Amino acid sequence: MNIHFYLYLCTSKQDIMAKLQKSIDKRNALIKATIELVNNNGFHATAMSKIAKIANVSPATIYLYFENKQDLVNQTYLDVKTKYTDFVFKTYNENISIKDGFELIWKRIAEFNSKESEYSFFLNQCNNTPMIDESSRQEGIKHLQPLLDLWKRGKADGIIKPFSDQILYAYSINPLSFLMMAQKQGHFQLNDHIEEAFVTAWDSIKR
Amino acid sequence: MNIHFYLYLCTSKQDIMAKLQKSIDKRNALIKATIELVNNNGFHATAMSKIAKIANVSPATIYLYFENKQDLVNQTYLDVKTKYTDFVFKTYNENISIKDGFELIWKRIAEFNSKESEYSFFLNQCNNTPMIDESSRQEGIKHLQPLLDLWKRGKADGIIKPFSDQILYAYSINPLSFLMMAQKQGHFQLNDHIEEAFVTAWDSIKR
DNA sequence: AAAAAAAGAATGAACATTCATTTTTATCTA
DNA sequence: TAGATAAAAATGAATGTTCATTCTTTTTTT
Repeated sequence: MNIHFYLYLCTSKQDIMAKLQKSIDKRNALIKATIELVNNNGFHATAMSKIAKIANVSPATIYLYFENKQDLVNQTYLDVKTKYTDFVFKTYNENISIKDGFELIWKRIAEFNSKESEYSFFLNQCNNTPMIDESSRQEGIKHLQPLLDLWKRGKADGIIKPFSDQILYAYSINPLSFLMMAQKQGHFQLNDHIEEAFVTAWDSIKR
Repeated sequence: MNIHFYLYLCTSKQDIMAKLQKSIDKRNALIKATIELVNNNGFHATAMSKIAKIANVSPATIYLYFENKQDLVNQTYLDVKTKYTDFVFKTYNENISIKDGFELIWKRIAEFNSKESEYSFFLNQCNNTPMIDESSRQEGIKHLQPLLDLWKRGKADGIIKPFSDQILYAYSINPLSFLMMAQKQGHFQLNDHIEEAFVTAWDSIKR
């Protein structure tokens, strides 16, 4: 019997909430452990037993929350991707000039890469390997819809180059992933060059 | 007794050459198989026995050529990286304007990505995961020295932005990796947009 | 007291690597 | 040059380990 059906059957509202929180905590601990281990060792060298140990849980318990290892990694990916998108667009609204809107979103992405580099690194790995099921990886950059809309507006106004979203993304957003990796390996400090990086991004896509 | 010492002891020059070729062929077959399997399944799901099967060799034979699995992958990485660098700078010489030199190199890289996408994809995976030993991955983008020299000249002449090589690379070269991945997943056709991609690259780094 | 959740130990498959043997190649002798 | 011999290369099967997953028992919750 799964956790949520079980919760439904409980009587006290407080109990339900406490229980739910506990199971959420456990799931989060598992996802956190997965990110940490996959980042450091890669998917292949990440054993379920190690994930369990770091999450302070028995290996068997993982299977109460996830179907199998693949499911655990897929769900971790989707979780992290959601965190990313939520963070990036939290401060955005459409009533703003093209350039300012782009700057706002770009800087949020940079901030996410910098502050949540564990998450960024994990996403990056997922996007560049066959670690994740194709179905979970979904359709490329669609999750950045507000940014794509902004670009559409920018193209219509003659402010942004009339090129495909793939190109605009490749040149203005994706470089942040590379810079983050370079930072992780100690070749670079993104924070010392944010403005330079932004100018370069804007120069690449502006008309 | 290793292959090369053995070869040294042989008498006929023809024999030596034939023998050497044969062992080179086998090594190449193993490396080719490794690339194919790692690209499709990732390092973790690539069994030595499968590599052996695809290379038409016994699993045990792999260990005549490589110390172990990690060594096989490291050597594969170094091999492919050398192919990449050789291809990219084959047509380059320094007596050329900054912009033309950049265009020449950039288009060679694009061509390599397009024609040798198996290699590119493999390199990309290696650069974004802990699959390769840190020592084999070496020092970032140092292998592109002629390009770094060109940029140095360009900065001195006020033609290229006076930013770090990491930034210039992130914006003008790395996007090609993303576009190649997008192409692999069917979101994009690089060949249909080469000129757009080049213009964007140049706009990003030119002063 | 009953039911669910969690645990640790057990299971079986997969895998990297090694071992014992066979096959191929090269060298030597008549 | 043919045939015998020795050495290396290649092999398929064996080994021991690791790991995902499951099973049975214990603990916790209601």
